[in-house]
Amino acid sequence: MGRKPCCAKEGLNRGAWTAMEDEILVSYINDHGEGKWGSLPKRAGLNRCGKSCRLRWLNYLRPGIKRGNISDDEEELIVRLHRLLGNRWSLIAGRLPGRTDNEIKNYWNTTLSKRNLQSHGAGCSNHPQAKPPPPPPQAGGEAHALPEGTSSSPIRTKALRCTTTVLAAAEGVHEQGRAAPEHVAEEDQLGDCLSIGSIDLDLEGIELGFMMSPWSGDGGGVGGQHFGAPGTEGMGNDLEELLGLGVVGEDGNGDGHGGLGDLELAWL
DNA sequence: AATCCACGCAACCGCCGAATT
DNA sequence: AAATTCGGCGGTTGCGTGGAT
Repeated sequence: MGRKPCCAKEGLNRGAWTAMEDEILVSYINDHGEGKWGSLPKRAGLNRCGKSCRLRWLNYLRPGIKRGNISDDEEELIVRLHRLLGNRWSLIAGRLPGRTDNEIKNYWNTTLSKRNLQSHGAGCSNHPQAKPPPPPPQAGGEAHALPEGTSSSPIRTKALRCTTTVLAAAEGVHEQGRAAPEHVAEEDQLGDCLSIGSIDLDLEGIELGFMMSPWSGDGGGVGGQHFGAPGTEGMGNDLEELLGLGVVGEDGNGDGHGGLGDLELAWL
């Protein structure tokens, strides 16, 4: 099981991609589909390492990628999910259609982590779990960002990537997702959470508690899939399913994505 | 106007687990 | 069952850009 040599190969192009390379990659993938990254460069005629091609595709060229302008809703969700999951960027990205793990990671590292450092007390802090300072880069691999002395731990799951091609509908969702700003202002006060139900999960030995609440009352019915209203069968789903709610396949979906906005997770 | 500095983003690196042989 | 390969993830680095001095 030695490390694979991967791309530390001489003679391969590195650094920024050219428009020509992008074009070659896109057209190759359009014709042959994703996958086989190791041999893709050769087959496509790219002088790049496979991983580099994959990264370029996933983070930049893939259809449906949204870039920049992270909305308030998205930001809010990132913060919440990060609190919940730690640095599971791919998992977080799975809940943000059109966003990539890399983008979210960058956004966190540049914007939110700083903001969180400053904002003790601002807005989100009356919760014990509020804002661990950005995860001290792990000691021990993936031990994630745990506010010490807490009883909670980021959930470890496998990432459910929403590789979805993003649907136009999602855009609207982001705009409308939060119909009531006031709600957001209060949302961290968990007591005020518009809870429509709560569940306890025991996932991989970790006991979790959630409260779920509709993100917005009406707001155009964001997303549409409110999993598990109390008493519905969705309630028993495990966390992956829960977080992957609405995760749909490549083609999927329409609006299957539960979307931002249709639920809110908060630590009990 | 020129230089310096801080920031944001794209890309790379290394590790890990899953799949395959 | 063990070895090898592949794909994916998270952390880190380096470059380009914009703002401040």
